[in-house]
Amino acid sequence: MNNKNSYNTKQKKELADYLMSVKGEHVTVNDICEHFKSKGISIGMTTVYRHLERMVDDGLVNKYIIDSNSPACFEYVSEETHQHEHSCFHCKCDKCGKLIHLHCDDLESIKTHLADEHHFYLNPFKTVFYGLCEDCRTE
Amino acid sequence: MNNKNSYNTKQKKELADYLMSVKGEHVTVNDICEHFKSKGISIGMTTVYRHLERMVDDGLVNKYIIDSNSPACFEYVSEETHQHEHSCFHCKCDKCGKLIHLHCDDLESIKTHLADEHHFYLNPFKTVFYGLCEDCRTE
DNA sequence: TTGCGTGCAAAGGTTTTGCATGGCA
DNA sequence: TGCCATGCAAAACCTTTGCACGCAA
Repeated sequence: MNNKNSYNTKQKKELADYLMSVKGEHVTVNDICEHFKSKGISIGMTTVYRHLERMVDDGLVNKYIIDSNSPACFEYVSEETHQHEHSCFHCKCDKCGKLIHLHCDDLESIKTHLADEHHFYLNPFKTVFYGLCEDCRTE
Repeated sequence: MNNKNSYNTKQKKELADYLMSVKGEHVTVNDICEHFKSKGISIGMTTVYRHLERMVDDGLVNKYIIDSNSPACFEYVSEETHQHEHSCFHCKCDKCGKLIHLHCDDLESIKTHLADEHHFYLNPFKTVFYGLCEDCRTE
């Protein structure tokens, strides 16, 4: 998985800088390419995919799969995040499609509960809570 | 989401029968089409997608996303599952595909927590926890 | 010089859409 | 009769691959 060979290229640095600058946000490959295009920096889509794949393997970036037919979301994982081992949970509204990102200690305890009581080891990157958001529910 | 208009067509019945006959298994759209082809029954892929979408909306079928670049899996949700007073939670193993059904009061409190603290109203029938089961994890 | 990095174009695969036809009620 | 269902072909979409060239070390 982990690739030891690594050159320091302009593209690699630009991508890392950008991901760090939007720490806490989720971005798609398209978001990333649009950003660079608007800044006049030229980085090919293929390169973005390849760097992201490596960064995910190395644990520097989280990859979230919200829906099988939406693009994957990526998020830079800061050192602190690594230390706290907090991951982001997602709630998706069935009706309006809104996606809500949660960083929550109580939810974090689900992971522990599932592991301790049910011997299931939750992967928050692929898990999405489906239901209704406040707006759609009160309708 | 829920579509009131619904005709009883041959395709609809065949698909429902097939999904019920493989209860407990997860199948892809391709699996379904292959099955019908081998039985000499003609049902278009488009029709399968459209029926599945409706059944997922209606809570009759669960849709699973194992990986962003693999086809989605579908599984019939039995009546009994729906009839339980306590919501049934589903855990799906990323590796072996095993589906675990949980009835758990502690998990029930997630619903309350999400509603009270995050104003999100969880639908446990559509929500699937992804991760690793005991067997695959200890490997 | 060596070998990875880059990026265009093309391929691959899944899912959706347009549209004319068929079938239920 | 009125509307929904069907299914083919084509489009849309995301992601990966092939390949020639560029660039870091």
